[in-house]
Amino acid sequence: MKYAPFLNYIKNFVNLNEKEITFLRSYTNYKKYFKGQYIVQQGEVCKHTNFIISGCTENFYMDQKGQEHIVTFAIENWWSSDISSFITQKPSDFNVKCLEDTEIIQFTCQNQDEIFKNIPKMETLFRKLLEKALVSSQKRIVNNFSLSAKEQYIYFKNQYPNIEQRVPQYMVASYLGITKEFLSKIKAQLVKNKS
Amino acid sequence: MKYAPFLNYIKNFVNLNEKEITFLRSYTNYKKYFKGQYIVQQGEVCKHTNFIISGCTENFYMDQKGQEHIVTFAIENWWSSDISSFITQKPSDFNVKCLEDTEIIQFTCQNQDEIFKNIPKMETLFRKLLEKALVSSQKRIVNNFSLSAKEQYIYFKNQYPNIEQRVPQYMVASYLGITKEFLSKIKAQLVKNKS
DNA sequence: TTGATTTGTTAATCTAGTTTATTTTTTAAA
DNA sequence: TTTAAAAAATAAACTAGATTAACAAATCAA
Repeated sequence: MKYAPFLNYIKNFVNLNEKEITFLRSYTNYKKYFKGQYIVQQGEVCKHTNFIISGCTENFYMDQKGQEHIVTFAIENWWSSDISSFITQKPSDFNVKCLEDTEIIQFTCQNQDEIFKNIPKMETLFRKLLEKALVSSQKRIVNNFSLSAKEQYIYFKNQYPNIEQRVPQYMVASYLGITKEFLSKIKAQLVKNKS
Repeated sequence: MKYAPFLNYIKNFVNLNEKEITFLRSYTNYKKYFKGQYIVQQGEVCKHTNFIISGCTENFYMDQKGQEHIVTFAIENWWSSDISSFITQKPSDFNVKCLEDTEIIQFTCQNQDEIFKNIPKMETLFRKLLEKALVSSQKRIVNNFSLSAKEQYIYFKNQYPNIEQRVPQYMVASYLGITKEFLSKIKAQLVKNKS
């Protein structure tokens, strides 16, 4: 029963009755991607909001200078999409790519509206999720202001202890906004200071 | 009638009937601050969400190294508070300070819940505002990744053409995450290249 | 109208992080 | 098990932006 992890996640925040669960299931759908596949592609409209049941994704974009930058990683029990494109239904500036085989539950913009209309608790849940997402986005800006690259790397490791082992190091560097060479240097420094 | 700008703002997004407007008014209140006063102080709980009717505020914090960083400015028709502290009701990491005499409409966390319970349209509005805020916060992270300080300054001027004239230049530098000396250099370069 | 405080400029020196290039290690395919 | 490809490490030269310091304007209080 592939929906279980999704419903369990929801249960952490709100209690849904049988009817609501049935409704929710009929307005969402399950999808499986393989490693390397794209869930969203830069230039195309992001049609779905995606909840990750298993796997790992990266959200990245290519800038004018042709360089790729990873904006976020997402793993089990996280949401992954390009909100900007999703809410405006305009072409996305980002790619969402699977770094592992990935199973998701997804719903469209119209279905989201239907869900919120029929289950207001779900809109409250999403409002709260957005609040948290905004807080952590602001936190990242703040860290960017006041932490050195080394400090930001340590912060990243503490905050997302599960991710570093699952993705290559050069992607962590990209997420931190530094070069892979410099991250390598930082790690060498940290190893030296520990012993 | 001090509430007018607030109600006009709301009207751009949702239509409220007389009863709802009365309700909204009774669950919000008007406040006036003078230039230099703090609406929120670092270390204290942010008790209100604030809507600015007139004036200008800065949202800033002091880091461990004793340096101040401006996270956002806010002017007429913007919201200003520390969401993190507001939703958790824990001490704030930020200050909100008036850069001009400033009039606001504000409401507490409990009142917000009441408003959302009684006027679900308002929760929808806030969900959408949060979506937009998240998008622009992510945009800032993205700009940080891929733009030079000069490019970020130009972007800031285009996006917030009204703010630069209202705040001293060293505050713009702080918002951009650069030193006032470097911003001065950037401006000198821009002037040179134009002629 | 003057002095004091706040804001902005310029220039020299310094540093965190980049770039480029080469080498080593790990992973994965055949 | 070998080989190719991907990922990581190292090191030298380089640059965007910081720091320091000295000075110039602008604003403001009295």
